[in-house]
Amino acid sequence: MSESKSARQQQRSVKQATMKDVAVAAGVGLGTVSRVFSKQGKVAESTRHRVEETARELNYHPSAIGRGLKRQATDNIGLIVADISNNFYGEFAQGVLATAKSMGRHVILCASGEDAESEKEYIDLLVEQRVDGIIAFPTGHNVGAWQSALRLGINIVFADRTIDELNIPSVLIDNLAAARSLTEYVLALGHRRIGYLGGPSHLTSGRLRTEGFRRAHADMGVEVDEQLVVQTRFTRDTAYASALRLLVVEEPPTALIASNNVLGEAALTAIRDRRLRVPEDISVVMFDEVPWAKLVDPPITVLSQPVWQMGQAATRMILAPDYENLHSLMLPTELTLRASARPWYPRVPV
Amino acid sequence: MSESKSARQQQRSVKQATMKDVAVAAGVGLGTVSRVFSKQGKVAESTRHRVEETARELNYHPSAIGRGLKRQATDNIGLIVADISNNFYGEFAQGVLATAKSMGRHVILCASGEDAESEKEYIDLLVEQRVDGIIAFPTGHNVGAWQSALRLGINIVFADRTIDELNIPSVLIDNLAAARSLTEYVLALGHRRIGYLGGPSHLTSGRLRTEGFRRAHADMGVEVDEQLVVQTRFTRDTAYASALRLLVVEEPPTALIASNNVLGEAALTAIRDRRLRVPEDISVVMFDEVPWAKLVDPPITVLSQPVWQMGQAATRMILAPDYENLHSLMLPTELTLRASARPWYPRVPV
DNA sequence: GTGAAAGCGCTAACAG
DNA sequence: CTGTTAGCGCTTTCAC
Repeated sequence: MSESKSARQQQRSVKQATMKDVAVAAGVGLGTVSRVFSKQGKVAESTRHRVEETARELNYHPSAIGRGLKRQATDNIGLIVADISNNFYGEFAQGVLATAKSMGRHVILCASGEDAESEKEYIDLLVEQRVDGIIAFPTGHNVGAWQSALRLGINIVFADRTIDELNIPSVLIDNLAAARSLTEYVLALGHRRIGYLGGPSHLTSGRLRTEGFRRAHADMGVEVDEQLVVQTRFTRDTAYASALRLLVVEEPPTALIASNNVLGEAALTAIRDRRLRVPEDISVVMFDEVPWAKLVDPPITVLSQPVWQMGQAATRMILAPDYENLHSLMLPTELTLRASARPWYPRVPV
Repeated sequence: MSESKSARQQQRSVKQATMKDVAVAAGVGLGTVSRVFSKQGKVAESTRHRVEETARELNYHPSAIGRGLKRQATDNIGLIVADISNNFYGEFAQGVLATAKSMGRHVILCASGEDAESEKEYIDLLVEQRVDGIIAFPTGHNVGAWQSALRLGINIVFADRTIDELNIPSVLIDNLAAARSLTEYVLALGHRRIGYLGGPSHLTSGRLRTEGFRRAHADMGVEVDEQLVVQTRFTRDTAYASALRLLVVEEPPTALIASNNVLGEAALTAIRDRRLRVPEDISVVMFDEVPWAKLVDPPITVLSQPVWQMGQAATRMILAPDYENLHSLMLPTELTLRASARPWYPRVPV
């Protein structure tokens, strides 16, 4: 114990061994040590052994900074999510981390909180860090910053949403179709007053999902009551307030569609606080499979996205040798039916 | 659109502007440009303006690699969690990210999956990256690697658990006391056969919580049935299997304590699959406040940890100027009573 | 198969 | 206040 304690307390005084130190100690040239550690070029087996042994004795670890400066590449990629405590981004990040690791890359994580200002700072930061690429859930702003990063030779891939003006390869789902089919399902159950909790319209995903909701109605010749369509930010408070507002209109909806898991959570909370029962009083469906969707009572019908795979795909795209020619990728979604939505029949006046 | 497309496709050919380029273009010395961007030393307002203007024109962004090499500091910290898709680590990471950002630091995220091998690789990787510090949820192995990192002058802080031999400052809760009070609560309700789903014993948190469970029993003179105590890894499958095993012993428990949220989720799933009702058939309490705890029916009584604050504290410790003299920090927990546990009275034989 | 040398982009003295 | 200079640790020719 006291031994390791001193290790901690001495640390400031310790000078790290450098490649040159190893070279001197092993009695070889600097280039040789480099060849051993970068695994490039031929080195005699005996020399290699001696170098590795010496390195171990000196507790030498090659410096990625030195290497990065020379190679002009860091093997780091940036990941900008909105909120890493949200399971959706967490799953995605797991996909990124696993893939990055298998390709020998590290991930610098940034949480923008959907804030444009914050996003801008993070972009600049990642540019300064000279990351090889950036995977982002863009806020929809900062077009200039993205372009500038691109010009600097940083590969960029967007996920979940994209920015139309930018022609940046993106990993998406078919948001319009997904929202449409989810809505169709609810309409098919007989519901005619469906509340819609949508995301902000500066996100392509928000816009397209709302559009899908409308299209499904139009296809079936059902009028959308604008009172029942709200677009809200993804914070718990505003989402809850929006959900509540939806529940207290004069003629309340008989079903609710939440366009992501934060909104779904808010919806269920509001519903419970209003002492409504699901699905007896109101049917509920939402985007995003989350651990709690099948844990609550009744389990929630969800439109799930292959989130981990999206992270994997985004990472592969960022690191693809032919990044310049990449196209956006659209991954399939799945409607998982559970017990939270049920048929609705018009009540016949007695 | 086509304009930005070409930006993407031209990128390989683009040469990034360097500080020297800016100096030449602005007609000043290299040192002056450096002073402008590192915000050190005096620069005439007019000169500064000219430099900044020139930099903008050249789309110049200072290189953190060059700076890092010279300064021998990267302003990066490493964060090793088990699984970032787990809300517990997600909240913690949010705390780290927010704090790191406010202190001008970046975070390299690693997910060990509780695997010692993987953890070792990540430690080495972060060492090579020359991070200023590492925050980790240690697996309990790799003692040598941690010591080596420490000797290299990297600040290390552990969270949630620690490694006793290492004397590394840690951000913890009082695991023993927390588990004891949670158990006491259940015992006080009258339960005498309490199932315990614990974490692996190579984690100090796992060991201490199990110990707290036992102490509470000892304090009240209640015998612990070893059949009801399982220690399991934190994967969904093994956790589920362990939970199920607990439910099918000859004389099943009347209450269940899950020592973290993964285990709690597994427990609830197993309980539901066995068609048991909470709390009528079995009471359930668990560690960790998670979004779904108050969403399920009935809402779950939890022992919550100040997770975000733990992330914040860990980050501050890593960056503390007096890191060498830091002690471990123990943060308070809270027992949030909800409806998932209820009194149990022995059934009188008829 | 190996050593020597140049230089990646930056900061930090040191002169002026 | 500003220009010049010497490396930080590494990779990569180029000779030998």
